[in-house]
Amino acid sequence: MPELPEVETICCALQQNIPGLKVQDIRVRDARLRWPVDEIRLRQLVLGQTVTGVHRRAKYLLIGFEQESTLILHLGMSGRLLLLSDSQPFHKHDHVIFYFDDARQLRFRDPRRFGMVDAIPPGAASTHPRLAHLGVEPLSTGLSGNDLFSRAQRLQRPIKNLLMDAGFIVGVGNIYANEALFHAGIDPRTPANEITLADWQNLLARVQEVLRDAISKGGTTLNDFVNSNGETGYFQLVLAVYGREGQPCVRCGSTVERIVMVGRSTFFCPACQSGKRSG
DNA sequence: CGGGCGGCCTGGAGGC
DNA sequence: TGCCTCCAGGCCGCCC
Repeated sequence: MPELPEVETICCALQQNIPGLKVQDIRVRDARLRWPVDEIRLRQLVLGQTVTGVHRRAKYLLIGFEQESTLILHLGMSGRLLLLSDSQPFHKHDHVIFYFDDARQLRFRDPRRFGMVDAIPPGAASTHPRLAHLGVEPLSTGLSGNDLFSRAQRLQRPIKNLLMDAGFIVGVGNIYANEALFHAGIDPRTPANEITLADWQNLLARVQEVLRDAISKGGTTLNDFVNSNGETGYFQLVLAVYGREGQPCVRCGSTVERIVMVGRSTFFCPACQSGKRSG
């Protein structure tokens, strides 16, 4: 399940590999992704264009072209991007293929089809429906705990739900929300507007820490091709609470608990994350 | 408008 | 062993 660290790793790998390549052909083998793939638009905006750069926004990959059009991709939860030679046989779930002018191709493979692929006309990236309402990047240098503290003042929802809200802050998936809250010693159920400034500063630092740690580990799994797998990166990650229901807390030995919040598994140590809850 | 929730989708795990 | 159910997950759109 590609989260922000995996997408960042893929972004870096693509940036090192595909600028300067021209898209010679596009093939859509299955258009049924999260949104139907608009092959006509892909061809209109991307065909014959040369890649100039690759960027990441939230968990979206943005591939820029010479004429200022942009290819936007999301890997959903099972998506992979593969940079392969043209001779490689198709996999059952290879849905969209971009053929480059060097006999290689970028393949979008996504068994569960939660991902998306679209093309954006020049100048329209900021208004694209997938990008227009995104919150702040957790790793942006200008971001401070004070910013988040201020924005949370009127929000009563549990802090964990807010952390996972892409309109508030992007790229913090379920695993990293759980881990960051544990390391910050904050109960995931704490109303967001009850988090102190000091706790926000600590929490942001812990979010950045778990993301950076995962990025550094993901980077080591990159091999000969653009490997969006990320799975091996996950195995290297030491998860303190996620998936550890019933096991002893790595910090205090108390039993890790699991609850469900907004339909998502939530793991925490009731002793280390006691916080200041009134409930 | 804040915010919870259903649904999309398929492979893997667990139960019988 | 096979079948059946359940679960995971990001994110949009619906609804209160």
